Amino acid sequence: MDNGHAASASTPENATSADILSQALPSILQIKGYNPQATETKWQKAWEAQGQFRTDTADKNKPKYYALSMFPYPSGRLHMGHVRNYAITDVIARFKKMNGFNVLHPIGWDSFGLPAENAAIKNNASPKKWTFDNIAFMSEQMKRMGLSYDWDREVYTCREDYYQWTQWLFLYLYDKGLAYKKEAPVNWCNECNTVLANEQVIDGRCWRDDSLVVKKRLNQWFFKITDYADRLLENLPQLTGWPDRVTLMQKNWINRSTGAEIEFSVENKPDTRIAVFTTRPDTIFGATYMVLAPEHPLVAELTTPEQKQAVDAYIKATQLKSEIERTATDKEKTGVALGTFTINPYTQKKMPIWISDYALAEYGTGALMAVPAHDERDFAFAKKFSLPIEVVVQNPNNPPNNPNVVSDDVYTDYGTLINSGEFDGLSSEEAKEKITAFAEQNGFGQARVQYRLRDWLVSRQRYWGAPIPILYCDACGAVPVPKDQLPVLLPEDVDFSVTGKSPIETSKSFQQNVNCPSCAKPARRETDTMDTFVCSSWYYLRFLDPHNTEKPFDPDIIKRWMPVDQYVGGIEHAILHLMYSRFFMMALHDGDCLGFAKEDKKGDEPFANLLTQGMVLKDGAKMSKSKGNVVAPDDIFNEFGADTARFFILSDSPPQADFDWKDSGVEGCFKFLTRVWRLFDEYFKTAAKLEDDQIALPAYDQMGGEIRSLYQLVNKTVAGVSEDIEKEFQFNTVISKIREFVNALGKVSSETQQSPVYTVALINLLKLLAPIAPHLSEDLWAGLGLYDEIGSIHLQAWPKVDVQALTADAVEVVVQINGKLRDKFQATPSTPKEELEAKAKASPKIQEYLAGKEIKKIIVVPGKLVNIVVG
RNA sequence: GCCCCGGUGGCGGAAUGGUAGACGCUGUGGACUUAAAAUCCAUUGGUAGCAAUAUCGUGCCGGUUCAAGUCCGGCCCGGGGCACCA
Repeated sequence: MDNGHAASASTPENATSADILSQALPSILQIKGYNPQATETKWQKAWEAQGQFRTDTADKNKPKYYALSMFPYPSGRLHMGHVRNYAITDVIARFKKMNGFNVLHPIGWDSFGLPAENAAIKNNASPKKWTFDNIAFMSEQMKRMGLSYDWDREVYTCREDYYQWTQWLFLYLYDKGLAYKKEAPVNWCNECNTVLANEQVIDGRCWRDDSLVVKKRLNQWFFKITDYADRLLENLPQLTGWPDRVTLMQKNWINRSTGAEIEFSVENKPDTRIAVFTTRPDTIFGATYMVLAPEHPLVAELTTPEQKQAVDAYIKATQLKSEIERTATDKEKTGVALGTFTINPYTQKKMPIWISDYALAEYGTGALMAVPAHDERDFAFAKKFSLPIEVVVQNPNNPPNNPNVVSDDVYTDYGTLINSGEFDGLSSEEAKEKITAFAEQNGFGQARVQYRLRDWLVSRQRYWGAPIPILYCDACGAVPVPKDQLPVLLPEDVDFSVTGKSPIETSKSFQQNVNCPSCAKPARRETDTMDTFVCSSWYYLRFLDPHNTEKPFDPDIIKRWMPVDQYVGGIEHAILHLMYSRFFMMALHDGDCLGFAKEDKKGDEPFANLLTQGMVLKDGAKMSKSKGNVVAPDDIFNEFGADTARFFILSDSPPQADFDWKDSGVEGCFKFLTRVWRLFDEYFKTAAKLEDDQIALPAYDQMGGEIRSLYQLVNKTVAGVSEDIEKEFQFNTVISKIREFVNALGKVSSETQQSPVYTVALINLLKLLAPIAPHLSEDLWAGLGLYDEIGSIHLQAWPKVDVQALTADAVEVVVQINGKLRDKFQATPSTPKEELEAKAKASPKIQEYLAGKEIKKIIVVPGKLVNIVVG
């Protein structure tokens, strides 16, 4: 998926991975033995030939596990962020497979979007070719990484066998009243020459190119995500497998406010009403003026002839401002009075009507009642334009009847009402209810919930996207293309050299033989295409049934496989993609498209668990071409192999944290894998080939000495590694445990090496290593003779823990005096408290410390410590 | 401004309230080698000491506890999200 900020498109050079493979290997590899390049190619071919990772979604014999990386935008070549993302998901997928799950691990291409079109404009070539070339290159790179994808399920959002169903989805939403066209102030990017969704504007700038976004009033297509605002919010606490910060970001983005909508009448205009939204109806007696957004539809009507010139000038000035200038919070307030007045329905006082850009057209009703005594923005505005300020909530820190407006310290908290007629003395909470009820009883208002979330603007004035399946007929207006006439094909006879309009408008074929489906008269096609986020927000469903030509997917398969068990990707999609996907899932569920029963909550949420991986940094900074600190994955594959790259990128940091790339770290990992290789190479010299991985071990109580402690270490390592993967995917500690294990294996005596325990240790080591370094472990597995006997290591069962061997024979017990470490001694884990205490006291060192002191208390933690408290 | 998340050696990072610094990177010394690379061994938080050892040490201040990196309160710093949302 495109993360926007890394979207600068790069064209791949003409290298293929075959060329890369044939390059001479650097000297570090010329040491005898481990040769990752040959090993990796060999096994990749073998796995592919066997179809080892193809998933039969109909197989019910095993529990299902759906592992998913956010699919990539084919920008040119993989970067380290991709490598990290795919390595994490691949280890999870392989681990789950070895643990008996039927694992689905698919991949595809989020392949519509602007970089392809920009490249096309630059080279006057086809975006399709650019995209497909990139996909060819990047899928080769993925294959070189040894990722366990089910390639049969590969989807391309830019291919008609996919976007046909994106169009179907549009029509589905249209039928449900969830897709509509309206004229509204929208975000416009001059660089991209298109509108943007609210979520794609970051700090007033375009998410893609950082240029300033301007507001334009345009007729555009929207998806009614606001219909789902409450459900999107209410479900968040149930997403326990998501990072808190992501659910929190979504909560803040939706931002639900409760309050009231209240209608104000206008002086001398008995038929005109202005509705305002307020979260503070309790302060309504302090409302002293009203502000409309400059775009408010009543502005013209409410402007007096005397004020018209000033008002028009203000509106014009507002339109010229960029979004960022307009919404800067530290900006001084501006505005113009319309010359007319509204009546406060509670005080019956006249309130002047103003326009100001601090009122937002898209929020609430586009109009607000201003209470300067209890709102900082209103206060600043009132001060500047000398408008009246009325205190109606007593600040508990001020003495009674000592209004707080003397200072600039506006009281915005709740309190007790004053100067509010019959509502005096009520708390703000009570007053909110009663004042709203009063409006309701008298027919001029009601309680209302308002969200900050806006409807999703999905039309784009660009070529390389899924055409919106709508026709325009002079007689019938906007008419949906009948579903059986999908896909509406993206035309190829377009001219990319035109400027100022979408290239799609230059196509002749696109508008040929287009007739209205209802009246059969000639019609025109909609030339806008859909936001690529539409394509990418339902792909996880298509992966389950990618070749279906009748439907987007089969509900029975969806029901069996959804939700995604583990989703892995960047935090930058916390709001955009993840919220859109949740919305689609809910909307499809409501139309019974997903096979789940209506009330089944499982039909609501697409991703049960989410892991947001950190960035890959180098020298403390994000890798970027301009900084010159980019490390190319191919270079690492060439020099050290994919296993080293995978092992390293999972090592130093937990997956959620940023990862600092260090060249010396990669080398260290390569050396480690070489050491593993040598460990086995030594073993192969003397050992016979194995027939299976069930080695006859002596009984545990017969084991002694080094063999016994080795057996304990094997089990401790298996238990620790399994736990670290199951819980939080802490691959960094997994790797340190594997390293400790290998360090210990390298130190055992040659007698112990003859023991079947040592063989079991080697077998388990390979299994623990298999998800992380799949090629090397498979190759050594084959070296043991096991590949020929029982097949690929990746199809074997994850090692089991022998629980009796988890308890160590001896432990070190710490002796503390007043919590400070003073001595240590050896004991068994089961040594009783009294004995530990006696042993501690008997220590000469401890006796020294105790000399002449009174023992007040002794705390004994069996198997751990003795703490002697002295006076 | 509001809301989150962090702060541990030279660096990345480990530590169910119970031996702070696992594992690795870097550095230093050594073995092997004609030499280098590779490999192996030792060492690597600060201070004092030849040493055993002592002492300080997880952003700062305080608290709870036999015991605090970990829990509580207050601050400082860094990062992120939202931000004129009525």
